[in-house]
Amino acid sequence: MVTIRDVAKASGFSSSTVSIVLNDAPLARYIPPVTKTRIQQAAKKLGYRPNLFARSLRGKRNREVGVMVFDITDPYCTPILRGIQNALYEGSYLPILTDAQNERSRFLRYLEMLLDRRADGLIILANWLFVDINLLADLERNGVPTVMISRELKSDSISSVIVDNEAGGRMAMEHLASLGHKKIAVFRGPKTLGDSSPRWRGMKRVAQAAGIVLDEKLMVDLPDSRNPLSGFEAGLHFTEELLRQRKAFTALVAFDDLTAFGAIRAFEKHGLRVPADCSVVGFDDVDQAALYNPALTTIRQPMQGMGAAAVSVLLEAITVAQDNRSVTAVHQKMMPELIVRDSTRAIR
Amino acid sequence: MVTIRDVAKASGFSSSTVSIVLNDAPLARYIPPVTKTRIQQAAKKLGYRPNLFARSLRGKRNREVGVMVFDITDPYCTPILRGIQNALYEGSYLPILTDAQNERSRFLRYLEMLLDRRADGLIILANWLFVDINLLADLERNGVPTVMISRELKSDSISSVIVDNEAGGRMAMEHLASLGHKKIAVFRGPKTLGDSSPRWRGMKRVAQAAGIVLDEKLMVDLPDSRNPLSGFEAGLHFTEELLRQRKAFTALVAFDDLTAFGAIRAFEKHGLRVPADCSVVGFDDVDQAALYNPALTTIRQPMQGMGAAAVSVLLEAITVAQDNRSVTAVHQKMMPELIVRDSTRAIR
DNA sequence: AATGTTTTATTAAATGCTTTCAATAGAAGG
DNA sequence: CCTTCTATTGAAAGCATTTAATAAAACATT
Repeated sequence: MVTIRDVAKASGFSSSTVSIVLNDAPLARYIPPVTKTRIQQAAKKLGYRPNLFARSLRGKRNREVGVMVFDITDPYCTPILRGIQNALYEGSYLPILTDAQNERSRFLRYLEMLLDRRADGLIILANWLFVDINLLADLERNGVPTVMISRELKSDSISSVIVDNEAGGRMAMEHLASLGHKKIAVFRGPKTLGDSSPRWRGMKRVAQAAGIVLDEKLMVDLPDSRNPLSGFEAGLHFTEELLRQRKAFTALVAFDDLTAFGAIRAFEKHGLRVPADCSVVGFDDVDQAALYNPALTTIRQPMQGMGAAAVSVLLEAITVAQDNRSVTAVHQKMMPELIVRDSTRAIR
Repeated sequence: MVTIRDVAKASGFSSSTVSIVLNDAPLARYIPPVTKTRIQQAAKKLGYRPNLFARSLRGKRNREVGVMVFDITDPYCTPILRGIQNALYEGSYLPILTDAQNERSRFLRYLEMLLDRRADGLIILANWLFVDINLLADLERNGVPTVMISRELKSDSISSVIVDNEAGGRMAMEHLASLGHKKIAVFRGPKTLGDSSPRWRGMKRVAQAAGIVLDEKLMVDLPDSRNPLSGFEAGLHFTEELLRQRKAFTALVAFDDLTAFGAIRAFEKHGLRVPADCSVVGFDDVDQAALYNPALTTIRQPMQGMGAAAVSVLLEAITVAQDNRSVTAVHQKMMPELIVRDSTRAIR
């Protein structure tokens, strides 16, 4: 391994000078161009690459951020990861990915590992459950700049990036209303999930304004579950329940895309067609929504954008923290978008 | 930050002793239990966590491995990542995830970054294109233990973990044969992809043995593409082509699940039903295959298993390399599995 | 021309923290 | 009295960055 000393020797200057030149430190202003080029050439010729351990040891930062996912299997994660990745790349940061697999103990273990490694910052993709007070306190205590995606926070030390769930709820309901649907079933998310109630609120408002009466018998609260794919099971199960009840409805708003897929499966199973017999709206617009059969009408979360936003908030916080200025959390809410595909249709 | 010196001071021993005790180094054998407990207690009380930069600087290794994905958007990646993650966790390693987004330049840049960071090893998920000779040479040169997933390799410095594609091809064809299908269309993968030809070989063999004549007019070679989701587009497009030709067939083997989804969409579009009018078999068993409408019959790659296998090969190579023994590459081939769901049915 | 001040150019040494080797000293054993 | 263990430690090594210091050159002042 070629060290800075080797470059120093080869160029005929001291390692201090080499460091100053190669990092373009403030003192570099006093160093004449001849010296600079000579040093740069020597470094290049030897193929010098600074030892990042040594550098980090001295300078503190790391240029690594921890990305903590609760369940990488959730298709919702992928585009967000892409967004994070991409934005970090621009800033020459590298992500350390940890997948808690919905186990609290794993999450905590990983948190410890990341803190040990002095990650410069943390991005937490809280798409699923168990982000509670204790855990938040743990996070606040450690003093590392942190951004949480997909969970609304009021904390003034941890930033957050979320989608405007209420707007999403409105969009879904508006779309169905505009297609003339009156008898609409709704799968509300689990109560423990922060997303659930604002989405529902948005829907209720629009329904009311449009004079649609939401029959309580057609409203379903999905149960908690740790497994993201279980959204599918839930959608399947509760749709069948609804069909068994023989309560008529012409449209269904599912809590998310997976639930919508499950619902569609249930209809098919009972010989009903989507959208001919019932329209279905999802939420998220995971990659598979466009490929599903039928292609799913859904409310798109700007997932890549959310990932990128989280990174930009985080990098800002990191630089602020580096300067020892106090960090103030930022809470960002992003607009969803209605994506109309083939799973909804006007009532005939 | 509390350093080893603080612990030394607090416990009344030198930092050497502290280090020896806390790491349970060979010399710890001479240290009496009293001392040990005293040091451990001091460390615990102060909340001492060793500075990993300093440690890595001294000891070389890092306990980080680079995981290089060509396109994280590919649903094929997710379960493999899960497997990798999980296995690394057991070994207390952390993965640095890089997503090349199918751009060669990004891949190379990331490779550089990972080498700079002295990652202990590299896992490359070569699910898509452009792993060519030059790139392999680049990888061999750097001297870091490396495992490649999903690309057959003969190299004796880079290990590989792949699925037995030929067996997979056989399974797909056997399944259709057993259901009585005779007129079978096949979407072969792009020629540049290593997976394509063994799968095709497997199918051909079985077809021949079963006395099925594979009509060349029903064989399609998918074009190259950098975008994994484009498998869907390709499946859609070429199925429509086939339908337009009006050449009868009762079953279709798609190159992978996405292609199968596209094919199913095409059938639906033309008013044909799967499996009633045509059976469809996929390959991979991505998470969505079970959720698709209809649920997809497919050849499962043991993706989590492959990820785990790659890690175990890698960790072995890392320890060998650490001991300065020469590393010999391992090439592992794993068995796929036929998963029968609702997209295939016996010919009536 | 002599003196003082700034600017330019470079470096020695300190710092960050841990691990390991060689060394020391006392105790036990032969 | 000589070895061998046991118990502990000082110092070195690993590598880059930064501060304070030095020295020379340039400039200004009287």
